[in-house]
Amino acid sequence: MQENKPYVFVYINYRDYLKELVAWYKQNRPQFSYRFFSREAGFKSPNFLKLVIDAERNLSSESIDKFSAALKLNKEESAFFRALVNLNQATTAADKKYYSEEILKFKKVIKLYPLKRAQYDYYSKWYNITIREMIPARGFKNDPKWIASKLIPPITSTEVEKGINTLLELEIAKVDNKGNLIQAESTITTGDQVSSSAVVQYHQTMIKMAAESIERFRGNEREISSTTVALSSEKFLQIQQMIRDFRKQVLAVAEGDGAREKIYQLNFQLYPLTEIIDDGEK
DNA sequence: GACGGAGTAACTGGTAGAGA
DNA sequence: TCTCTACCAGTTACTCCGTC
Repeated sequence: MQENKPYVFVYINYRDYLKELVAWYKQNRPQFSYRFFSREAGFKSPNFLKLVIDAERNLSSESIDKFSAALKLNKEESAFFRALVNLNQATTAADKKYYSEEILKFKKVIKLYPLKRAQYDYYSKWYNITIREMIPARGFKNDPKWIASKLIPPITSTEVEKGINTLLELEIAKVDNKGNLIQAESTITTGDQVSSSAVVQYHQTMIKMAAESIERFRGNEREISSTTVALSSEKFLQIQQMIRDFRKQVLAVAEGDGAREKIYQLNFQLYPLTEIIDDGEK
């Protein structure tokens, strides 16, 4: 017999939670079945739970309540379960951002995953990554006011302070015995939907800033170009690989640059402008 | 083989969006 | 504003399987 019933706050995907809960119930309560759950929850459909677990159905607002009641979740667990369902079923970046932030407010989540907030902040605020890249640059000063004055567009010194705290919390920067801020080697996981939502925000911000850079900088200070081409699926994959290889080359060049005068942002975007044109019809 | 419980495929009805 | 269409949450009806 498995000891602990799956704990909702541990999960970042409600379908995984339901799947493991079903496994637990089947092991611990012989009378449990999808049909049994439907009766408990007030659904006429005997397999509704399975359809939800298999991602063939989403949960409506009303069915979230029915599920919470059947699962005997308390008030806080029900609220978290609702936020989780909303996050997992969100279709727009704005909704994902909203529900990610909702999830990060739960005390149980903060206690279980103390670094989750910092991970989210690291990617959702563009300047955190920039500040980390500034650290090894020649002439860098561990002074929030000075750092704020160097960033384009400018941010406040309070935001810089928060950013540095995030880097320290995640141990991707540290203070040496002389009081200097130095880069540290550490990895940040981005696999779950909360962190992924922050990464999406990061990409959106950087693409937006690229658009703003056209007016913000003179032509000799930036490099902006774009090309529209017709491609087969095969050639698309080839170009995708070329971009990945080029990105590695850029990182290698940057790695070997001892001067590091400025921090630059290099974006790559390759995306379709049409559906498949030749669908086989004449 | 009758019965009941399990899972699943096919169906229904409501709704939102697109186009006339 | 009306009609058509597509999508999706939830239902119905079917088959399968174990038990008596």
